[in-house]
Amino acid sequence: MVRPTMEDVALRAGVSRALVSLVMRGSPKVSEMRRTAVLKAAEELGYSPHAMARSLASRTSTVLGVMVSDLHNAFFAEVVDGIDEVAREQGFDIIINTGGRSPARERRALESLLSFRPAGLILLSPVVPATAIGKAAEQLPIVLVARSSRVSTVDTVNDDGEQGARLAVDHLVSLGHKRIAHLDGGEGTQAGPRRRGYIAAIEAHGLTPQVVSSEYTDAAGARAIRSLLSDGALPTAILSCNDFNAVGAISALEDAGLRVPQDVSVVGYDNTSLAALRHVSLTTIDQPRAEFGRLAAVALLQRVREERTEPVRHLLNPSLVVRNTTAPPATSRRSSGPLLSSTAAGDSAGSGDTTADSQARSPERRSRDQ
Amino acid sequence: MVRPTMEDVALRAGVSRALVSLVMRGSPKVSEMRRTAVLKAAEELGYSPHAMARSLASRTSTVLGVMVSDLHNAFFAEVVDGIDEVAREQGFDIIINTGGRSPARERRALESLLSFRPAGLILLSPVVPATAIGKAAEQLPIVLVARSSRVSTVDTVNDDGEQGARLAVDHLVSLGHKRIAHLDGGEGTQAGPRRRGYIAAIEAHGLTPQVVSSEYTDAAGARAIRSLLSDGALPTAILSCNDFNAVGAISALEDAGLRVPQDVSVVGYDNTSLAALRHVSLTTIDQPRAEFGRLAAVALLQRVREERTEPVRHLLNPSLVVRNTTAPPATSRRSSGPLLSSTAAGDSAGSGDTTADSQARSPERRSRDQ
DNA sequence: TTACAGCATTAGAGCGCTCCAACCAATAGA
DNA sequence: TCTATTGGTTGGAGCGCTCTAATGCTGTAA
Repeated sequence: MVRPTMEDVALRAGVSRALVSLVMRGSPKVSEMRRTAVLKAAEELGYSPHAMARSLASRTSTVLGVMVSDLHNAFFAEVVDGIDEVAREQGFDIIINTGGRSPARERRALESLLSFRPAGLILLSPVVPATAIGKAAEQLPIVLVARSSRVSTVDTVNDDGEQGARLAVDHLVSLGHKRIAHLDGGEGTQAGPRRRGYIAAIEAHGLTPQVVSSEYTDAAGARAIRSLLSDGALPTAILSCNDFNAVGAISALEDAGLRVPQDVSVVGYDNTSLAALRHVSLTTIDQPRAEFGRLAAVALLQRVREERTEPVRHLLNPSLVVRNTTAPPATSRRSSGPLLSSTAAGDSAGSGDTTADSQARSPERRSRDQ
Repeated sequence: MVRPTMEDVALRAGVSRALVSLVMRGSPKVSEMRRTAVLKAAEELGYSPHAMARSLASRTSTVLGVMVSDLHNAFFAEVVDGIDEVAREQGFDIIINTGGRSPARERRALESLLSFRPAGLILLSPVVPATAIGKAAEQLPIVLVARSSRVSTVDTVNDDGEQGARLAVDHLVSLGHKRIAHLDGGEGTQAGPRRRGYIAAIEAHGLTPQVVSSEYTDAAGARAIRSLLSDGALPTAILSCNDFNAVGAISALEDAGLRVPQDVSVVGYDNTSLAALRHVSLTTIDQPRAEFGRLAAVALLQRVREERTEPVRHLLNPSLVVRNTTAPPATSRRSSGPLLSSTAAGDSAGSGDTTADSQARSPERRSRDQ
């Protein structure tokens, strides 16, 4: 249970501690003979460097802290993948902590992360107040993902929710829909831009917006549909604030004897793994999640290396993924239009996405910096 | 960008560094006067202790490392919640790292975690070879979740997959099913116990097992159903190896014009959030995930405090959650039996679970140690 | 020969903290 | 009176490492 130290390795290799240190850090100014001797001794003792002692002595850190507001949401997992990829490339390690969507717990997580004195911090959709972020930003570089900030020392990476909503509306309009409602995300992150984008796009097409108050859950989506049904105000197409909401809406529609997409089209938002399930096969808006992570890591490392001082505000383009929950409206139907579960046969792993999906996954995503 | 040290606080409060240290650690042997003076100075300077220096000096750590094999799987998020709960209670912090289901990356994650010299490590369903775990176990206490081990210094927490499968089979048999197939999880973790439990339970009822080779994905579930259909070997009930597989199976059944549960009943395994969606409403087997986390943390802390040296092997009882994908078989049907989407109305957040579900969520879960 | 590079190597200070032994009243006991 | 005892406080060593400046050791030029 006791790990060997640099001293032990030095003794065994017959050199000084400082020399071992140089070898461990891959310094070029070590003779090949000594280097192999040291590495051999280290190997034999099972030595591995003590990261904390190292960072204490060097007053630098090769650790990036990542605060994930909600581990239950697979959205963040892909962002972390992107962060990890870049960090590893650049010789940095990441440590993760979670806030469980509670400001108090998140604050604690932040404090804990800070106590390791990482080189920088990436916060994924944090719910702590802006002042807390500002205070932390005085101590180390911080990048925010899926949350905006006005602090000039903080970089941000977001998706363009307005554009995403516009893509969805354009898709539905091009199918022939004229009555398109939006199930709104209320106070949820990014709900604002999505709502604004929806309204702007609807009006750009000369149509009338219909915003129904809802939330980011499947139960809320179902509730919203039931209220539309009881008001007799059901449109021919629905743009939900996210995928969960959309799935709830679909359930409520089917419960009421309506078919999706024959009677009503539904579009989600986020392209979660849920949407890709063949049982669901939801038309939705994809965000380049891994790219979020990569850009966040790159931005953070620039700050860490003091290569940049002006803030960077990445606003990424979402893309439309057409699956089986959208079709022309019933009145204007001819014969075409994908049906739910119409792609029965075929052994491919794919879930019947159209080409828009492969586009969604293409790497050459543009990023609009401003 | 430069944080104050204990020295700064001591200077400002007019005391020694050692006294500040005592205050920071909440020692009782400090006069009230000095204590408030120190806390005031710390507050004014925005001081917070340097976790790494502390752990270096004290040769102890209040950090528990958690290696999550796959962040994309919400299963682990709930386990982490359980760990976090206990750790926080006991004054420990956790840091998380992820292995992305790749042995190489996982190994790196392990190495990174180890370099922080945490008090102990919890590995969630690790895929690294047993030898790597054994080697790490020589350096610090380790607890494995959702993976077994024979190493006597390693504790484990698992669910009783055999019992879970038995619960599912018993449920289906009690509904009147006689032909029940198992879509097998192949090489996947825990697939073995589930398969064994299925076979044992089927034979205990005097029936004939029918194991269909499959995997832990929805595409694989659909594929398995199609092969059953083309062989003309479709049973009246399916026990899938997990929820994703079950959802894929349901899709394929519906694609073939069969109704679930009227024509075929389907049971999943894991009770993921997916299963609880009203659109899916899958009958499944629930594992007490948060309890996994809690027990793992408790076991680890016992080792950390050297309160125990014999290994502990928790084997938790899973429970059945009845939703809307199981019903009596078509031939023996009378009138009862829940139908898919039969619980249309009602604004509750619930998803139409029967009482078995509330039982599933009850806290008084037994744990069978051996 | 001496001087001086140039390179590999090392001693030693110090990173921010904890911990131990020592210290210093102030009080209690003999 | 002197000696313990107690509670609060402090200096200093040291955790495992990095970093700077200094050291020794060639080889080459003067």
